[in-house]
Amino acid sequence: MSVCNCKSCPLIDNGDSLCGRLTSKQLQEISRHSGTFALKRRATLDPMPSEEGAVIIVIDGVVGTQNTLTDGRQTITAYYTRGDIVDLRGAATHMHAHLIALTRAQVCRVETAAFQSVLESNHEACFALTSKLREQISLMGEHAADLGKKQSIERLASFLLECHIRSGYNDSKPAKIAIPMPRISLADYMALQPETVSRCMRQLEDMKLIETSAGNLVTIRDLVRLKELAAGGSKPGLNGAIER
Amino acid sequence: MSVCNCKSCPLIDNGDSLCGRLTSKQLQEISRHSGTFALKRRATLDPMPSEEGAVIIVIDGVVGTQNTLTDGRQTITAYYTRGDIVDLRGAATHMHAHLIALTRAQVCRVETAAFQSVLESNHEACFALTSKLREQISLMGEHAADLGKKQSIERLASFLLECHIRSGYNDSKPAKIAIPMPRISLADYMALQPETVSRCMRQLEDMKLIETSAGNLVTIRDLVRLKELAAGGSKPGLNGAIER
DNA sequence: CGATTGTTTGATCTCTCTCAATGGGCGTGG
DNA sequence: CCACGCCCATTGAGAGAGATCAAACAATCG
Repeated sequence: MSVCNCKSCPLIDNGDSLCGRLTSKQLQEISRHSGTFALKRRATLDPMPSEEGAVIIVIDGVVGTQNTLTDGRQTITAYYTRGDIVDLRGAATHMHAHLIALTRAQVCRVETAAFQSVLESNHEACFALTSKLREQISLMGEHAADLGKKQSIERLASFLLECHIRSGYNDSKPAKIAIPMPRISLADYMALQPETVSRCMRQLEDMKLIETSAGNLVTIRDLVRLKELAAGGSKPGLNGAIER
Repeated sequence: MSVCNCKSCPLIDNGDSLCGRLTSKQLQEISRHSGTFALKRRATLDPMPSEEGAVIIVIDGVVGTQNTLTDGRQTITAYYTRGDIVDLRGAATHMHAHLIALTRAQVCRVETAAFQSVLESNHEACFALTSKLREQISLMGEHAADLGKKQSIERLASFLLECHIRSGYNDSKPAKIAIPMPRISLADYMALQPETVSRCMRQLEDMKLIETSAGNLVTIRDLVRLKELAAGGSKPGLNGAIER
């Protein structure tokens, strides 16, 4: 961990983000009560400087919240990328999840009290936060729907669409997206086994919906059919699935 | 739908809640831009008076957000009870879920603009909201963990614990909780089939962890073992499960 | 009181997990 | 810079948990 120097943080350039809305004075205040962490993949971050939790802001890379069962089964319940805010104020108590880096990552941890005091004096920042939180709730709702009654291939289709949206794409043109985490974490996020992810990815390729290339890159070839599949439309079968 | 009269709303008595922190003048303002709805079970509520969504506050009963796949499979991604706030401002666009009453319910719908303007003039209310939102994120995280890699009986154990907490219990004494929704909705919430819910409920009874009684009431007989089970501890087997 | 909706039990099927083994890629350390 | 080792990805064969189907019963609502 090193002391934050917010003024040189890449996030403050974005006027839409929370950090981008802070005054120079507030940035100074935050700087004094925060620190950046460089995390290697699989490294965990203790979000509690004291007992009341903290606020984590992702500067670079991808981090996730992970739950582990007693026999080792693991689930990643959410993932966060550049600019995302993980508000863990007060979450210290009965939280079963912990933060883990899904790729090499860099995060900023802000103490609860300092964060709170900035919010109190800055309406804009407060609204930016609630907006972020609403966005997260919406994403988590979609994710719960994915984990719910969808089959593995539908789930994967949904995941690709989630990536598509979170990458900032909107149109229907072929888009190249980067899977933000390795297969094994993707499996934990989608509540599948890595083997199943691999098989379904291949199926999606065979169905001509996507095209994979090196470096975790995936090209979406048919966004419409991918959406149909994610919505439960055409069932798994590759060529002429048998409907009852 | 009928026009709101916030002054007579049962929610404003609770000083911790958002509504309870509003000034008399703000309550008047809200009253003019909100309405209450009485919903029968399974009735859906269109959260959009216009295009920019709205804020829904649950006055009584239980409502949930439901996603339906093209072939009829259904998932309930979250449920809300008295005092809970469903902030759907701006969610109108690409939201696949819709609101549905899981029991007979009464809700209040506040227009986006009015809600926003009150937040701008009332810090306390704004913080109450973010606190609620954080709580929801935390709950949804736990729920995602439940849907993830847990087996059906572990999932049900988790659900009972969620009810336990959301009912306001804290101690380890035998507690009687009310399942807030019918089995069929519970199945949709836990991503199981009603048949499976029924079978697992019986198993939990056979294991002496719970006791069911009429009217959706469940008594938790052994909170500790229930927690162990929910955390993946003792595997499904009733008497001496075989671990590898 | 009838009709619809919800709950429970039993038998069978299937999708996904599990287990096992191989190959590739990346980072680490010499 | 290269070689080693670890982690990750992929493929195949087999097993099991939960879904599905079917049917009877209970409860709720109008």
